[in-house]
Amino acid sequence: MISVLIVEDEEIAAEANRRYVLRVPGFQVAGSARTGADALRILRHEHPDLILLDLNLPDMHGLDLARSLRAAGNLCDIMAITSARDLTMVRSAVSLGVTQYLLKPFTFDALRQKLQQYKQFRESTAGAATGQGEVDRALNALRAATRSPLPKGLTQATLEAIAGELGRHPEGVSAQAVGTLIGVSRVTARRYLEHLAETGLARRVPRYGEVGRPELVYQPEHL
Amino acid sequence: MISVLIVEDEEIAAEANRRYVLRVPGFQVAGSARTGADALRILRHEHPDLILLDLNLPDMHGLDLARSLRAAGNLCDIMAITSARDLTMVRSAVSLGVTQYLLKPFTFDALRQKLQQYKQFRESTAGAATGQGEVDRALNALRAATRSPLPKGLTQATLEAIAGELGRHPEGVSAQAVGTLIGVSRVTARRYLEHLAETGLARRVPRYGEVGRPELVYQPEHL
DNA sequence: TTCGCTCGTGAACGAAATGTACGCAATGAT
DNA sequence: ATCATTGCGTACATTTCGTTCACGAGCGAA
Repeated sequence: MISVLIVEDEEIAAEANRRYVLRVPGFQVAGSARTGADALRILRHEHPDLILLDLNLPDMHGLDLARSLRAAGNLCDIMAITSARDLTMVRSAVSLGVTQYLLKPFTFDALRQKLQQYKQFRESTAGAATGQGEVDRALNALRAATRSPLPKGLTQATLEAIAGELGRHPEGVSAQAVGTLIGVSRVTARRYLEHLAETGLARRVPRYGEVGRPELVYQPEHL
Repeated sequence: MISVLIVEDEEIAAEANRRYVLRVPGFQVAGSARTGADALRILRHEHPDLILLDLNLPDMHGLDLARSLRAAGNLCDIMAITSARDLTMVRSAVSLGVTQYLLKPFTFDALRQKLQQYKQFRESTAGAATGQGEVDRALNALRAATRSPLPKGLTQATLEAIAGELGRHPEGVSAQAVGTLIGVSRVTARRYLEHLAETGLARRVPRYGEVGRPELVYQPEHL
């Protein structure tokens, strides 16, 4: 479980954030602070994995809180929440190690996506890297998957069919098998399965056969 | 022009980095430091946009230098350079606002790509955002997908499986044993183990038996 | 209707990743 | 030296992947 500290001055927003976080599987709420001083006090004895930090606090700016933490050697991850549209603020935040940046007002889906990206980032930084590629992939986990429109060449109906079939095979299925089951070609099935893998909803795992090139099976990723 | 401070203890590497940076359009070199203390002294009167920071410094760790900077309110951007394959180090670096992470040894193309990504990030954080989409786009510039050029005939997934199994046997394993444990043939295991040996992540050591040709065991190489 | 355009699909074709098989290399024993 | 033994290294057969390109459906304009 990833424990989250919520720092938000408005009572109603704080409660909403708390409920939101609890709705995402794998996350729990470690505590809640109303001011920067409050947060610092809590962090003296609590050690959450992530801080959901509203930058607009009554006693100090959120980034000042972040700097205090870094100066004290606290490397806790931070997700910034603000209504400020200033992009130079984003740069300052990145410098202080803010991993995610969310603009108010946001929907539950937006927060969930950011939390899931963060979770994937944590999981991908578990072991050791064999090369630059793995480092890049770990950092890319934090990348925002612009989920807005479907990529060219893909249909919502086909996507739902493929995703539905994928969900029926927790142990994994090959593109060939999905295609046959749905009634489309392997090529088409592969296109949609690749899309699902891109957006983190499927995992690609090679399955080694008796002989020949291994088969690539897709496993549904329940986040 | 984006000015870059180079922090690297080895004279030859520092000079190479300097030449590399100068070859990328839009970048200039603000100075060069051999130690962490040296860098801190330079940064008292110089204000570069970016620090090319070797994490392995003689007097302190590169990330300690980063923390000192953040504690002092210096939000200068940092690109980390290291030969350590430890992915938890990547997480610490991200927490301290390291925007790019480059593994040694790297080619000019690799550094150029990272510098250009950084430049694009700066340019995309110039004005104000109209929505979450623009914030995501700006952050994505830093983490743009990079193809990891694995040699032909090798797969990322299999490589990770083999490398993972290798790490579980500090005393060394034969290709035959790794293959059996992973579920691939000895030949395939050998291909990947040889690749790991080529890239310096494994060592090849013969193990002499009672009789017959000695067995070749691979030991994980921790840098 | 007919033309022209776009978009989703699938057949076909190299290319890629793996296993099998076999010759040969490296060691100990005689 | 020569032989027995064991495992390495490589050619090639095998299977699947990934990409390219043509086809047909749908839609808007003339």
